[in-house]
Formats: sequence, structure tokens, C-alpha cells
Amino acid sequence: MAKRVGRIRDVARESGLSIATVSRVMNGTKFVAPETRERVLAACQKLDYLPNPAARALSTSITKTVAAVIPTIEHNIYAKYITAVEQTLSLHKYSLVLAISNADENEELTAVRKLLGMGAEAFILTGAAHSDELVDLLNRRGVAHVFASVWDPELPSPTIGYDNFAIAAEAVRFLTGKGHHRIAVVHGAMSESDRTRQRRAGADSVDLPGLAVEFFETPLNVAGGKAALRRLIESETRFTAILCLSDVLALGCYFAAAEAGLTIPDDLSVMGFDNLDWSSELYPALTTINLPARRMGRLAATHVVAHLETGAAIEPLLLEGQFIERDSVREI
Amino acid sequence: MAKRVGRIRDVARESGLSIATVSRVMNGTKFVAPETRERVLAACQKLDYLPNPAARALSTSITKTVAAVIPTIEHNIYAKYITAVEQTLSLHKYSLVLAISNADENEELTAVRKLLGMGAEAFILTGAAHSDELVDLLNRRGVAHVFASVWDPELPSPTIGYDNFAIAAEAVRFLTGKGHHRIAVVHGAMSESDRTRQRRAGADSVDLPGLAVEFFETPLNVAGGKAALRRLIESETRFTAILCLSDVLALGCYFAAAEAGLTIPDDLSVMGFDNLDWSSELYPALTTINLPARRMGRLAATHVVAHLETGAAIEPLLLEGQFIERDSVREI
DNA sequence: ACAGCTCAGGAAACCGTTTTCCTATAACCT
DNA sequence: AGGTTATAGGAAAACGGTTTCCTGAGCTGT
Repeated sequence: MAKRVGRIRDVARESGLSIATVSRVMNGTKFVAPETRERVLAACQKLDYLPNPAARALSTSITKTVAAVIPTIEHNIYAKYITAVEQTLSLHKYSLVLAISNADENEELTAVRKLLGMGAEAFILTGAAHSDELVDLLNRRGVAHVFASVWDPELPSPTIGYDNFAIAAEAVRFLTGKGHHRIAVVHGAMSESDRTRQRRAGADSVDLPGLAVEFFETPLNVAGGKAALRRLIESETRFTAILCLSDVLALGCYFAAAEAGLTIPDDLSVMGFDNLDWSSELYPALTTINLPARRMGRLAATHVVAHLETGAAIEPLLLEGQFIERDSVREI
Repeated sequence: MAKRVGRIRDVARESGLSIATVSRVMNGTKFVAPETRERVLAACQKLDYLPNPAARALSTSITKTVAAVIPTIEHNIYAKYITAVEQTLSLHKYSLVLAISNADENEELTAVRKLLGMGAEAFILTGAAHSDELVDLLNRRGVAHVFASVWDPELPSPTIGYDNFAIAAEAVRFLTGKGHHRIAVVHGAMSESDRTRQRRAGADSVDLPGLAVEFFETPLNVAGGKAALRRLIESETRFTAILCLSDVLALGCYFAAAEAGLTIPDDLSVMGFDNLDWSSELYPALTTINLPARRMGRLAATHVVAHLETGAAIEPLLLEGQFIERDSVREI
């Protein structure tokens, strides 16, 4: 359906110059007399000319395209991060090709194959758990990639993200510091996210006398948070604090607590993870850990672009989580 | 940094055949003797060959790429819709290039230029308000496009979406049917969305004796919803119902109502718009209007692909909103 | 006045596919 | 057996740019 569109030779003919000159004007690669330049530009304007990207890519093997694969964008933390990636790439005149893997390694592999076959020059992947074949494929072809949302300097591929293990451990210690010793940790499906696994392991790693930490796995959404709270109310242990490994789950806990007639933080302290926009608007305002998702996206994109343009290696980058103490955790 | 990668002629040499044959095997365009086919496949395997997308695109002028431009993905309704677009395109072996416009016509135009220069074969745009130059550009180049999230059969470009005006009007009528005659309509920035403008106009179009509808513009997030509720409590009019033109605003209203000691729906009825996942989890469960965002994404993608593959025209498509009556609106 | 430079701009090779012809061989028919 | 027809596979021409050479004109310096 696409109309026959102006090609470089039409511009050359129109301006009475050679295609070489036109190309040089388009790319500014070499000095061209100002008057000649004007003629070319005028012709481009007139013919509504836009260089054919495929031809250009074939000739230069530069596509200015970066791919990102992400488990979902429906969780706000990913949306923030991807938005930052897109904005940053855009700034550097790169385009973002997005694939959604539904947290499935096979879908991810398929997506990467497709994106590779589309000309993506680099990949931003989420998490550190990927099929061997995927990493292999990327390495064999020498395609740059970063794992975002995780930080693990031991990995052969560069990672830009948080130390999920350490932050979760710190969160538990924070709660014990407030006098909580029976803590429920509510988290999403372990099978869907290595970061959840890391956080859970981190929470589990804290070893203090008298400390009891129990885990509740639940779907990663508000309904899941509600269900988890109901379950843990019915459990034998009388928890004094809940650590939700995502603010979304914390929101569910708030709702379920209201329904159960429990007051936060008097009857139960709740702590979140992510610091989503609305977490400060809850009543009581949610104590949580800010993950700089936007900054992470920006950094991942910046480093990938720098690598593509200058060949600079992509170094692992640790981003700090930041404790935001508000009103949902009380000292006991 | 990209490694020198196997090309078709390497495969041809390796298998002792011509590049034409290799190409035919790769594309299955013509019968090739099974045994020959095997030889080619083996060589591909061995050399880890993947056709160069730029060369292919240049030769066929097919990029299998569709672009979507969206104001934000941080609002869940857009995330759902884009997810569906991506999944559907993926199914048809297309890739999604995503650009985020921040609801700014200039950014949008810049993005479209970039995407066009990247080889996007079609565009899925959001809303019907775009700079003239953008539409012009697309038309001059004969690039297919759809406007999603709106429905307006009068427009020269096909639209797939809802009749925002009608749905909002219906929502007001729904509330009056419940006996509400002083209704506050809370909505996001008019300047950022033609759909908001349409909805507001729709709500404003209802003309019944004794009906008073007032509008409250506020940032489109939870904090905005809270702020709006505070404002309308202080207004002179004693509203009995609030129509939030997005569930996110409704959530803010819930929070602010709790803080103000108002009970929903006894003191105040609240109605949402969007039917986000968690709206059923609120207490009281939110009465809202389901917008089939996922279905819209799927349809937009399907039609665009059909157009690209068969040349079928893209017809305007009206999707119905669906009233979900729950517990946040009471009869008075 | 002429060698030596600089510099604008052109010719043509090249990027890696697809696809159109075209040829050679095998199969089929009478 | 000889002519006709399929059919597998090859040679080469696109596709639309970029880039490497190269040429010729205009300066500069002595």
C-alpha cells in the first residue's frame, strides 16, 4: 500500500547533482558548498524525501534500534523503567523495540530471535534468569546486552539494578529494629521472577534469635495481596508486621485489613517495596523502599548507547534502594 | 562490536549450492529437493546463520514492523492496551516499536518521523488529536495508520475505540437514574487528552431538569483524585455523587473520603471509569465502566496486520463500554 | 608561470538479500 | 527413440543507500 516514495536518485536528478553529494548532505559527512547544500535540501523538501532505512542499514550496518524484553508492563514499576528507557533512547535518536515475555523463558527466547532478525543492535533484558540458549545466542552473535533490575557483578553479562537480596534482608532488619519478631513476607510467584526469589532468599537470610519469618506466595496484584493477608490472619502465628515485596501487594493488604477490622499500624505494621506513586497517598502513608526504576532505565539505555557508539564496555552498576519511612510501621 | 556474522554466501559455499537456493530454502518460496534442503539447513545450523534483516527489507520492502505511539504507559489502561498490541503483533511475527509522546503533539510528530525513518510499515496512534503535519506526513507517504481509543467514523483516518462522549453521557444518566442530581465530574488534564475532552463534553451534554453537573480538573493520578475530592467537599454544592473519568481518580477519592470521615456510598456515591484490575477489590467495590482495552489493542493490531498482508481497508470499529455495577453508588 | 595543494563533487564498488530469467537434467508421452 | 514438459538449481539484476577512490578546478607560493 505504501506509495512509491522519493529515492536518493530522484533527489539527485531534481537537484542536478550526484547521489554521492545528496548522501553527504543528508549525513553531513563531508564538506559540501553551502549553495550546493541548499539545492539538495530544497530538492529533498520538494520530493518529501526520507532515506530508506533498510538501504542505509544494509550499507552501514547501523539500525539505531535497541530491544527491550520485559515480563509485563502492566506492573507500574516496569512501566516506569521502560518509559525511562524509551525516553533516553529517543534522546539519542534510537528506537525502542519492545517485547513482552510474560515471564516465560521460552517466549523470551522466541522474542529475542525475532528481534535479532529485525536488526536490534543491543538488548536490555529484565532479571538475570534467562535460558542458556538465549545468552549463548547473544554471545555468539556478539550482540551487546544488559540485564536490568538485578545486580550481580559475578555474572558474565553486565547487570544494572538493585541488590534485591541485600535490600530485602535490610528490610527485615529494619522491622526487627522496630521490635517486630514475627514477620510475614508476602511475595509474588517465585516461578515468575528471579528477583522475587532473591528477595525472598534475602529476607530468609536474616538470622536473629527469636525471629520468625514466614513466607506467603500469592499472585502479584491487589487481589493477591488481599488473599495473602486473609491467609496470614488465619495462620497460627500472630504476626506483628508484614513485609510486602511489592507495593501492589501492600495495597491489597490495606484493603483486606480494613475489611477484617484491623488498623494499620496499630494492629499490624505493613511495609512495601517499590515506592509507587500512590504509596504516599495511602492512609496511613506506606513505609516502603524506593527502587529508582526510572533512573535504572535511564542508566541502562545510556550505557547501551555509549557502548554502541564508542565501544565502551558496559560495567555492572549497583543502584541503592532507599528506605522511605512513613506511617505504616510502628515501633513495638 | 557485533561479530562478523555468517552471510548467505557462506551458507551457499558451505553447502556447495547457490545463494538463490539458500534463499529459497530460508523462505520456502519454491520447491527445493528435500535432500538439498537438508544440506542447506545443516549449513545454516553450522554457521549459525540468520538472514540480514536490512538486506531482506531492502529487497522486499517489508520490515514486519508496526509502530505505536502512546501518551504514557504508566497509566494501566494504556499498558493493557499496548500489551495486547504487542502480543497480537508477535503472533503474526511482527515487531512493535514503541514511542511515548507524553501527550505532546510535537513530541509525537518527532517520534513518528523517527519511526518512519526506521521503517515502520504502519502506525497505531492514540486518540484523534494529532498535529496536521503528522497526518499529512502519513498520508503523503501512504503509510497505514489507525487511531485507537476513540471512535469517530467521520474522520478520514480509521478509528478503533470507544465513543467516549456517549459513554460519559450514559454514566451521568445512570447516576441520575439512581436519584443523583448534584454530580461532580472529576477528570484529568483536558490539554493532555482529547478523550478526556470528549468525555467531559459527553457528561456536559446531559440536560435534565434539576440536574447540576460540575467539573473538577485535576492531575490524572491518585494524589489528583484526593485533591479533587477535597476541593469538591469544600465547594458550595452538596454533591451526592462523583463521577471519576478514571478509576485512578476514584481511588484517590476513596482515600480522601476516608480521611474526611465520609463513607462511600452512604455519604457520597463514587463511580469510576476504566475498570482496572483492582477496582473490584476496593471497599466498597467500585461501580465503574469497563473499557475493553485489551480487546481494542488486539483488534487494532489484527486489522493493521490484515491491511498490511492483504490490503484490506481498515474500517472504523466501535467498542462498547460496559457498566459494572458494584457497591459504590447507592440509590437515593 | 608552474608545481603542489586543497577541496567540491562524481563514478562506481559494495552492503546481503530476493527474485527473475534461464539452463540442464529427468520424466513422460506417443 | 525423439520430442515435450516439469522441475531443480544457478547467474545476475535489482533494492537504495554509503563510501572509497578519483578528477578537475581554483589557490598558493616561489
